[in-house]
Amino acid sequence: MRCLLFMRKPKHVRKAELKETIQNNPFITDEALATSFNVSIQTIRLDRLELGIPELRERLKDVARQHHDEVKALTDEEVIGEVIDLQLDETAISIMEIREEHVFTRNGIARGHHLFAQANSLAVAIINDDFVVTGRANVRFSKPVRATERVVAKAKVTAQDDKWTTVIVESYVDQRRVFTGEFNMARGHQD
Amino acid sequence: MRCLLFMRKPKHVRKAELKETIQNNPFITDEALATSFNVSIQTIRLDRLELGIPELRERLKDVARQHHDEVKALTDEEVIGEVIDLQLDETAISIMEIREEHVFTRNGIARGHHLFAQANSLAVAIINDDFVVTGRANVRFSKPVRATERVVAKAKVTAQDDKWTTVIVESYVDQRRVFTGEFNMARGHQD
DNA sequence: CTACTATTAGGACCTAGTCATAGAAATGCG
DNA sequence: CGCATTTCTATGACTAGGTCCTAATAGTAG
Repeated sequence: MRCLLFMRKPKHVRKAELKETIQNNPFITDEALATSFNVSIQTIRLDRLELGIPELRERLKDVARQHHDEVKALTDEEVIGEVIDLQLDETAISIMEIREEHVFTRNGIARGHHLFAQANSLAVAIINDDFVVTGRANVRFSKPVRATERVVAKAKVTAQDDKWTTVIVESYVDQRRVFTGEFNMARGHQD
Repeated sequence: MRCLLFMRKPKHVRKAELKETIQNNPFITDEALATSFNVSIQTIRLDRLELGIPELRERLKDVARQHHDEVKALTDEEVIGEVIDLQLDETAISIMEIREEHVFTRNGIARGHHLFAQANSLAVAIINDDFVVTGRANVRFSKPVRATERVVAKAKVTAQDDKWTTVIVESYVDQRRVFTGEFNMARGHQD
């Protein structure tokens, strides 16, 4: 019978925990893992080998690379969502996929400002002018949206004078309307 | 007189370029830098020393750490901005600093949805209920906000019945109002 | 010529690993 | 119980991408 007091976890348990530990702390060295799991460094290395987990430096490189790409993606992103159709000063359509980070952890429903962001940036994009800012917006969230759903936003210019453009944006998930917004956009310079 | 053809750049020029090169490509090794600047590895190391630039691995660690923190901040962030005062179902105040990534690169003005996000999430936070989603919102962006400015959002509950709560949010930069919004928030379950 | 800066070279050491080999300990099973 | 098999540990040789320190050389200015 095995010693109950100092009994080690069986291999597959350790490996599962190892994987998790490294996942939410990629900065940990084999040495630290060895002491924390109370096995030798070599054991940790064998485990990593079997699990296909790269060494600390490679992990850091990966995280850093990700960061680099993401930062670029975020700052380049003048429009939230992917624009799939655009007729300047007429109509525009964009698609945004709702992911885990967009929803409230408590109820799994997308935070309103993400739908707003998609609609607002589409309203900016549709306008054929270098200087555009949102002046007013009147929005309605008619149905909750959940993770993994794809939101299709359709924008239409409904009115225009020398300083203001009115854009109506309606967003759908599977033909069901989830969001409606009227945006009054200011064009040309200064406030 | 110095050789005009294979003349090297003077030290201070190389150092300036080195700094820039490393900044927008932290993944480069001293060796690669040495060949690209056509000097020895040791020279690069001396330069880094003088410029206080850490070695490749430390740079990667820094970038990875940043990333890690940011991701945590984003996913933990149930409220956009920092809540500095909160009386449930009464008033709340949050502060958000506008950074480069919040503004349009073309005109340096903050994208509307960031101000909306701050106000909207404050409207959610102020309500003393587990289930809250935004139903309607009527917002106005009265003055453009620019990078480095700190936006103070003040929320106030103005009406409440068994299903709906109305929250008025007004945001200021240095006492100047930049945003006003009326949010109709739905409480309790289901749509 | 000398003083000085800039550059290069070399060696010892470091970390956090790699890979391969060998031996020890624990466990399963007839 | 003994023996096989799995699992773990130990050891040594090697790597990248550095650190730190010392020393030599090249070029330039006074």
